Amino acid sequence: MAKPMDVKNCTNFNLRKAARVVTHLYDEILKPSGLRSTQYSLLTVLSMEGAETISNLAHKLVMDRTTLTRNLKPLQLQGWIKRAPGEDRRTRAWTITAPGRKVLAQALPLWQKAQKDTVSLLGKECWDGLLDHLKLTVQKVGLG
Amino acid sequence: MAKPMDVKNCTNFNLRKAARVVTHLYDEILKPSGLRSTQYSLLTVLSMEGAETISNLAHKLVMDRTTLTRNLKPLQLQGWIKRAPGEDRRTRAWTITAPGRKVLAQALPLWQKAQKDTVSLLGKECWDGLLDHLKLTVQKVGLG
DNA sequence: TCCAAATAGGTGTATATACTCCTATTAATA
DNA sequence: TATTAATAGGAGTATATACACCTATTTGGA
Repeated sequence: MAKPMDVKNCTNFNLRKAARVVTHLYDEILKPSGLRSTQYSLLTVLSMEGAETISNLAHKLVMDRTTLTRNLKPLQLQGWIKRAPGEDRRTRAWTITAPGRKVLAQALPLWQKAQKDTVSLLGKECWDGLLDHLKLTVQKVGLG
Repeated sequence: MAKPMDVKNCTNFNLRKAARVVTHLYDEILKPSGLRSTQYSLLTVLSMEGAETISNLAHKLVMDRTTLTRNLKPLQLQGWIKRAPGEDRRTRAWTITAPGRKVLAQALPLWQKAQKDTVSLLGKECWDGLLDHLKLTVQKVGLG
């Protein structure tokens, strides 16, 4: 029964704080793989889709196009993804490489551990609730 | 009843995505004040406490000490906060300035609107649930 | 007293995020 | 067809985040 106008109940502040805390946990566990948590997400999406344009990816990830440009760069430098000409002469098609799939395979059990640890810390019910609320937030706030 | 091992249920990914979406909403509404949402939070905390050291602030905000060093810089350059010698010769005491309080006063109704809009978009019940889950997450994951 | 450990803080570096402005290319239209 | 719209993408800039490593100061113990 939080009062919206108390600063300690700032939606954004609490979201960012929680993101800091959880990102720290995931990054720590993922560290042996050489992947940051955001990079793990990007690689995973690229491994599931075929070739993707930056704009498509940005839309799927609800992320700014130019953010993605910067985020893909370290992955490209590591040789985990590569850029090819797209159907259009405007577009580029990004795909995961064999080394990319390899590093992702190595990171998978670590990510699973991070996920499992989080569920353990929160309790299954609370974790389910958190996920539901986050997804709802993206849905309802994301298009506004 | 989400399955933890599906990538679309990655706690961190969903948290960061929601943070992006909500930060965008808050920043957009706060824009006329000249404050970003994170800066609004920092200024508010400084306006409520007296003089604070960086380490104290970092602990309260669950934020890395060095992150705070960088985050305070633009506020200092604008003259909204100032640094004074602390009790120790090691420490510095950060305080909000009169212009800082002024910009904060101007930002307050905007922040309130952002807060109100978010509650409207999510519905009161869902918003309450979100806040609860975020706070619980910081509590339970934050010390791990 | 003197030195090691703890505390407070900053810099260098790297990633994450996104806005504004820019070019290139395609599609739509007068 | 020539011009304009829309689309795809990048660069410059600024903030947000935090790790590793560094200096300065204080404190505790031998």
